[in-house]
Amino acid sequence: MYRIGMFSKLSRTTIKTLRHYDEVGLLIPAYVDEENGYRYYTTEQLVKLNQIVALRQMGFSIPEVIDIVDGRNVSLILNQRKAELASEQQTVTEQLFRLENYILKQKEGYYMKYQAVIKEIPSYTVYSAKYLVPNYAALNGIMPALGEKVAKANPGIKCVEPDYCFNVYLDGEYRDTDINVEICQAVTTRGKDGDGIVFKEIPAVAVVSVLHKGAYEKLGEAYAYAMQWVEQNGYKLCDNVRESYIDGIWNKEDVADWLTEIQVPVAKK
Amino acid sequence: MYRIGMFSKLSRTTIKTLRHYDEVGLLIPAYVDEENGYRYYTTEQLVKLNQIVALRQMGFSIPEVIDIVDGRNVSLILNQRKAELASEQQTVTEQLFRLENYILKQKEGYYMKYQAVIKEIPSYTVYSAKYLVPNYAALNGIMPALGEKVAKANPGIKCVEPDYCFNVYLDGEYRDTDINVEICQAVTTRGKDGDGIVFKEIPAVAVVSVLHKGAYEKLGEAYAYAMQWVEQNGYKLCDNVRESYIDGIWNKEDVADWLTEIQVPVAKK
DNA sequence: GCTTGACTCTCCTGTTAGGGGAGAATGTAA
DNA sequence: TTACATTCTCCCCTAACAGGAGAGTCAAGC
Repeated sequence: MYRIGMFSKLSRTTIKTLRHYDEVGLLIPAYVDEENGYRYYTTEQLVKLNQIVALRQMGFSIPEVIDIVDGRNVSLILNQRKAELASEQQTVTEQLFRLENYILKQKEGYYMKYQAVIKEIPSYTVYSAKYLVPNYAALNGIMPALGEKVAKANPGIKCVEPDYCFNVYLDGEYRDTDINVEICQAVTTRGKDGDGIVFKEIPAVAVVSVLHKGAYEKLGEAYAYAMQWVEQNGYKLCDNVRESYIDGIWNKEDVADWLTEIQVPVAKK
Repeated sequence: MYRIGMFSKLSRTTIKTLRHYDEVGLLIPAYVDEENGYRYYTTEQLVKLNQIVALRQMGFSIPEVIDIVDGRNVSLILNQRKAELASEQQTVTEQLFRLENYILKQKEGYYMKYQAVIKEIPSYTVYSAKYLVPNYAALNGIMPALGEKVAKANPGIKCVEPDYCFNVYLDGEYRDTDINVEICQAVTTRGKDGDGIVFKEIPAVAVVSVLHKGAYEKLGEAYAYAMQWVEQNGYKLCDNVRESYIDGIWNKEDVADWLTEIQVPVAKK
């Protein structure tokens, strides 16, 4: 029978840890002196502690270790941990990817105007309409007009709070004239289809989000950054890119204050 | 200016998180109403928050993010994190290795008699003596005799607490007769060399430790397990294996209670 | 003006696996 | 007997929030 200090040295485990294991019921001392509360351990417990330490070194939590040494759900817990480890491995690899990318951009003296973030966009009900517009400037007029038209056909219809409105460009290549665009506006309830307006559910999706500040002419840079990021970080495009308008002519006078979000729906490659 | 709920939705960040970032000074609201304490955020802050989220997604801590967005020690912090990630990656890979090994052993129905653990053994002062003994049984008599001899030549010499005494087998192969063995005993101070006894410092080392319970005849199984483990987990032997005696004939009558620790000094392959 | 429901505030506790330290009691060696 | 080592319990601390209590605030409808 060893007292805690000796047992601690034999097992190379701290006294704090041993007391903690006692408290949570993972390794209860073979004998506790009732008068002074001193804990006494046996060499049998050294063997058990060795098993415990082995399991802790594999990253099992204390409740899991308790279950394993008691023989409950052993293979379930083992396989669970295996899956966990695989996903941890993936997470770390991903972080490393992104960090290396970031460092690279830094070193190149690239002024870090853009920041890519991964977000989950939930599913929404939207109304959408497709247009062929002669140029980007013409878009400005279309959106309010569309809103009015829908409001007239569906009295009481409401946009979600906060507003979520985005454009999707349908052409197969970049164009600055004769642009095929679909305008989507998220609303709280479905309305009646008609006059080129269609209500639909858009499914939830993961997107890489890049915020762009300022005039729309330089949106291309944000796109370039976003798509490069997607590629370099091992994702792939899985749907049309969305342009979502946060601040614009309707609430900010100065063009420099306009804020647009590029959302690139992605999946793991 | 958005109130916290709206800003939370726009940025897909929880209110709790925003309040926390306010508290720790990472993202302080553009304006706080003095009467009611309401926080108000601007779209500028949406851009900043995007950068913050990007950095958090790379695994930086909040103090690190604060430094980075303020432009302090940027490349230092980035490289530090890169090194951290590399080591995390290694840790996870190692855990996965060990776990898979464990699962394999389990599936084979191998009764899990042994458990391997990695430990750091600190540096010790030891006296050591080399012998050629005819068989393992003869060892039993040698150790007490050696202890007495040293005590006579060095009055007042003391063993460390807890005792650390181990044998190293010097033959190049397994033998059960005419065994070359070195006996080492850790002591608190150096003494005088002589009569085949040498005092020396043994350096700190990482070992894979396996506990063996019972008679010495079956120690081979423990060795087998330990060496197999070393191999399968990507380590390599870097010094002679040590046999350390915890319980034995001197304090336990029943052979079944004897406890021996196999310590395999290892390095990463 | 009043009520209702949505929104926000601060403050407290809980999460993991122990670490650090205070203050008191106990054990052991000289 | 004195001095020092060891052990005990109890309390607070970690990182980055989450959950919830209880109270105050806001806008809309009646």
